[in-house]
Formats: sequence, structure tokens, C-alpha cells
Amino acid sequence: MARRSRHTREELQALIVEATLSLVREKGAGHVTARRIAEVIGYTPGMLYAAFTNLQEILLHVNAESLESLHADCVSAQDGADGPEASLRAMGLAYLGFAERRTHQFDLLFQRMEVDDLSVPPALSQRIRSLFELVERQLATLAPAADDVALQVGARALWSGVHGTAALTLSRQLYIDRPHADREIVETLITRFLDSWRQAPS
Amino acid sequence: MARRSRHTREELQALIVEATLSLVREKGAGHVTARRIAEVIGYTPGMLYAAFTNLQEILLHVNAESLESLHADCVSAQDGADGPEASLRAMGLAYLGFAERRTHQFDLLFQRMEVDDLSVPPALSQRIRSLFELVERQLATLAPAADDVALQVGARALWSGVHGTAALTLSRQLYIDRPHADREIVETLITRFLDSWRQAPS
DNA sequence: ACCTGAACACCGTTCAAGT
DNA sequence: ACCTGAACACCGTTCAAGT
Repeated sequence: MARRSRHTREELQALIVEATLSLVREKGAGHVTARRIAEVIGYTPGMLYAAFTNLQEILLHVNAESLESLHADCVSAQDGADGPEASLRAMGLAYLGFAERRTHQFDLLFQRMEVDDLSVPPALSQRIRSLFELVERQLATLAPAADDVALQVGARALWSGVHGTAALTLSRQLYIDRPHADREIVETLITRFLDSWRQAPS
Repeated sequence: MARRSRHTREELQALIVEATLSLVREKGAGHVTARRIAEVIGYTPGMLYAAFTNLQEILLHVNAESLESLHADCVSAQDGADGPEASLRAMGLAYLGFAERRTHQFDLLFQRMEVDDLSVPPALSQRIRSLFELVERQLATLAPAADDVALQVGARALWSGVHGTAALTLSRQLYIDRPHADREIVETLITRFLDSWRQAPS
């Protein structure tokens, strides 16, 4: 086949990431192959290696997009909330909701990859930090006297619980027989954490 | 090559699982292949399919072994502890310790597999339940009035936090720059949860 | 210069054929 | 009966050769 079109490297990268993202959403990362990505965008597999160093780097960019969505979901969940506690609850439910609706993306996002020498896209690590900052901000409002370390540790303690609940729900390892158990667990977690946080934030 | 030895199906299964476990420990599940397993035990790859239906089933049995170790670690951590709070703290640290020492096993254990039609080995699901029961028991001691549902939800809320901390630490997504941040986070989590739990367990 | 097409060194899994 | 060896339909990645 002849040359199909002229795309700059950046356009090719965007095409590839978009195609890969849709494959991940539909089938899961396990079914994504270089040959299938190439097929979707109408190129040969070899061409991918002109735009990225390997398949793993492409998946890292998919993760950056996923985290962008997750972050946006959390921010807009907070928008409708009244006060820091409601805000944290809304964020927690949004996080669970993302894990349920975009299961394959969530899986890929938190699955440990062997990142040999690839640079993690800056958008990726930046968005994770931002997520924690959203939590820290609400905790700070609830306890203005808390210092930075307490806020950082507290936000990570609380959010590890939300994340763990989402992760265990997806891997069906929660072993509890109640409808919407995940939401109940996250509600409990947030209630109890804030209970204690309000009394003594340090 | 001629027949090398006579093994019953059960002996073969044990050989295979043991070989696979050691490959997982050394290199991670991503580097485990049917050909490598066969090489370790001195058979041909095809033979694996006389003992198991596929590679995935073998990995499920590896998970059963891993969970056995994790459970044993948690139980023996409790043995040295004085009282329910110390017991939960010791378990939490043991859980983190397992995730750190046996990283590849932990990864495989909580990575979502597409379990087509394979039966999860009963030892596997049973051990997860047992882990939660260890937590429930300590929570019950702290609040004898708590009902079963509160205990189940509480144990999962608390343990999702411990699990989430371990998972985020391994995937380097905690983004906090403190030595032993994971332990600090788990300590915080347990302290705050119990703080609230003691006051109002329901 | 951009992209292809073929190749290389791998996979998981099956199954006829050997012993 | 037990196990092999070869095959099938795939992989990710590279790179000489075409346009």
C-alpha cells in the first residue's frame, strides 16, 4: 500500500493514543496489540515505532488520558457539594463510579507496569498529585490548624481506603454480600476518618 | 526424549505450581511462560495441559499459595501482639511487609484476571474470607455491641485502607516524600478508624 | 522522508505420533 | 498410557527496501 496520508508525528501520536484508548475501553488492555492498533488507524504495526518507543509507552499515554477523566469526574463531583465533608463523600463516590464505568481503564491505570526507562508522561504524575491535593484541601478546611505533613499523610490514608475499596470491588475480593457494598464501605470510611480528624488533626 | 519419570497427576500439579511460584517470585508473572515452567521441571510445554486446563489456572494456584503465606504472616503478627489495637497494627504492618518482600506475588494476587470459566481454587477464596475474619474478630473485641453487618463493613473499610496503601506504594503512586510513608499512613488509618469505632461501632 | 513488508525470536495451546 | 515434537495462530519489535 502506498502512503495513506501525511500526518505530523504529533498527529500520529494522538491518533495512536486515541485508538488504543478505545481498544482498552472495549476489550481491556490484555487484548490490545500493536497489530490491532495499527489496523484501527490504517497503518502497519511497524509505524507505531516511529511515533513511540514501544507499546508500553503508548499505554502510559492512555493512562494519562484516563487520569484526566478521573480527575475531571472528581472535580465536578465536588462542585455540586456543600461543605468539605459532602465534598469528600462526593469525590469518593465519583472515584468508585469511575472504577465501575471505566473498569478496564482503571485496571490499566493501577496495574504495575515495568517502566524500564520510559519517562512517565508528566501529565500522569501531575494528575495523581492533583487528586491528592483535592483531598488535602478539604481536610485543611475541616482542620485549619493541621500542618502540611498531617494533611499529606491524612489525605493518603483516607484515599488509600477509597482506592482499596474500588480495587477490591473490581477484583471481586471484598466478599461481602450486600448491594452497593462498596459505597457503604466508602461512606463508613469517610465518616470514621473525619470523625477522628475533626477532633485531632495531628 | 524418553519418559523421564512417573508422576501422578497430583505430583505433576504440585511440581508445576512450585516451579511457577519460584518463577513468579524471581521475575514476576509477566515473565512466566509455559515453556519456561516446562523447562524448570524437565518436561515439554504440552505436558502442562495434561495437568491443568491452561496457564491461568496454574497462576490461580500460585495465588492460593501466596494467600496462604500472607494469611500465615498476619496470624503470626497477631500472636505477638497485646490487645486488639496492637493486634490490628501488627497485622497491618505484616500486610505491608508481605507486599514489599513478595512484591511479584502480591501483584499477581490482586491483579484482575479474566477468569473465564475456571473455578477459583477454594483455598483461595477461603483465605481471603479468613483474613477479613481476623480483622472482624479484633473489631468485635473492641466493640462487643457491634452487630455482624457493622463488623463486616467495618473490617472491609479498615482493610481496604491497608490494602490500598500497599497497592499504591508498590505502583509508586503515593507521591509523598517521607521514609516509610506507607507505615505512617497505615498507622494513621488504624488510629483514626479505631478512634471512631470505639466511640460508636454502628 | 515516510511507510511497508518481511523477518526474527518469541508466545499459548493442540494433538498426531512415538515409545 | 504418558509424553514428545511439531504445528498453528498469534505476539512485539526491527529494519532493508520500496515509493
